Amino acid sequence: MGRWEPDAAGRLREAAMALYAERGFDGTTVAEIADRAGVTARTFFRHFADKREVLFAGSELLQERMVAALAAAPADATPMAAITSAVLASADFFDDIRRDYSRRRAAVITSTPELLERELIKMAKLTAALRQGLLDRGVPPDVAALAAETGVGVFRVSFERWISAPDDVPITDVLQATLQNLAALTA
Amino acid sequence: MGRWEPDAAGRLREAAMALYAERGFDGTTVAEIADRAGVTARTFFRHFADKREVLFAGSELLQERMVAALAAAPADATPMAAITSAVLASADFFDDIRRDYSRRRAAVITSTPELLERELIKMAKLTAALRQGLLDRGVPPDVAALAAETGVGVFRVSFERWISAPDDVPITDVLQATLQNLAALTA
DNA sequence: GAAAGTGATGTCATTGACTGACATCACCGA
DNA sequence: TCGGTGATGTCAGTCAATGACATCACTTTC
Repeated sequence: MGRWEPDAAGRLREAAMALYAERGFDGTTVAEIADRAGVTARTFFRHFADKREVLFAGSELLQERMVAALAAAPADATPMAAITSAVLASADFFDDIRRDYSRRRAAVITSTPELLERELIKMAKLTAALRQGLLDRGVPPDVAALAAETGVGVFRVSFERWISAPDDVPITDVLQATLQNLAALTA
Repeated sequence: MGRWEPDAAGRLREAAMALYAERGFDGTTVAEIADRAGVTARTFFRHFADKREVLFAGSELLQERMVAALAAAPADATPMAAITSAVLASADFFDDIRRDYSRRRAAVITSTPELLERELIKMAKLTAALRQGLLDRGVPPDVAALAAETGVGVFRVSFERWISAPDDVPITDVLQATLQNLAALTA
């Protein structure tokens, strides 16, 4: 066994979620989170840039996967088909184990302006990354921007529906349903 | 003359912009801003909720005007026509006097993540307000959401172009050009 | 016209987010 | 065995943000 328990970042994430859900974001201090995770506040800030970031730490990974799926789409796929595969790739992230976590996380975020701000910028970054991914595929700028915007829109709507759906509904189903709605709208 | 110089909020705004532009957002303390404005830091927080808000005060007024223009559109105007008048109403806000201020402000915001977050949430609020305004006009929910999103998009693109345009180009012209581009796109 | 508000500000004290500098010590590779 | 290396602790400090209370020109009221 090492000198310290492993996965300090993971423990900090769980501790933060539990405390934010219990006492609210403002009612929780970093020192309390660190305490519960068995580390010091200084260590918290070595793992997360600030008190908000602890709830958004996996979002770069989600973005990377979606961008990877975008790049992996066949070269002759239409922009919409490529974006679709990126959107569907997001499902890998939200297995059933994470649904409960996602629910509590969403509840905290929507009730805390500071966290809403952070969420918006994460979505903006995701949009920018997808747009760049489309540009790399040779999609014209205007189409790329619109498709990226649309893809993130689909993801957001789907995610929101998924966390309020019954437990036996997989996120993949919701994503596909939303994509079909979109197709129907623009048909 | 009163006990204190009038318009403390205005002085704080100007002081903040000058210092943010000169030393950057992080390199400026609230105490310094207050000092330059001839008040104390405590007074700064009586006028602005936090250090970021000093750059965004006034955005509620912009929102109010756009929503008012939306409501003032003829009852039989199409959703797009109503949104168009709301977008054009934003021009009242950005007379030529404000162009320079807007430029410096935009430079500071785009180079400061914390301020970008705040800007995103202001735009989100504007979008929500316009959507509600459309709903109040009896526009169907789906159309309202899309039209609001589009209207804010036009505003953003136009604003960005305006601040990088020559000094003799009025924002109204840019707004109208962008609206025409949009019409051409969807034609 | 004196007394009693009122409102914007100052002063003081405190909490808590965040940072820099330096120490510690299990582990790992030469 | 020994000198890194990396994750953590410790400590001191800055600064954003807030609450409690004081001040005092100006206004209202009787």
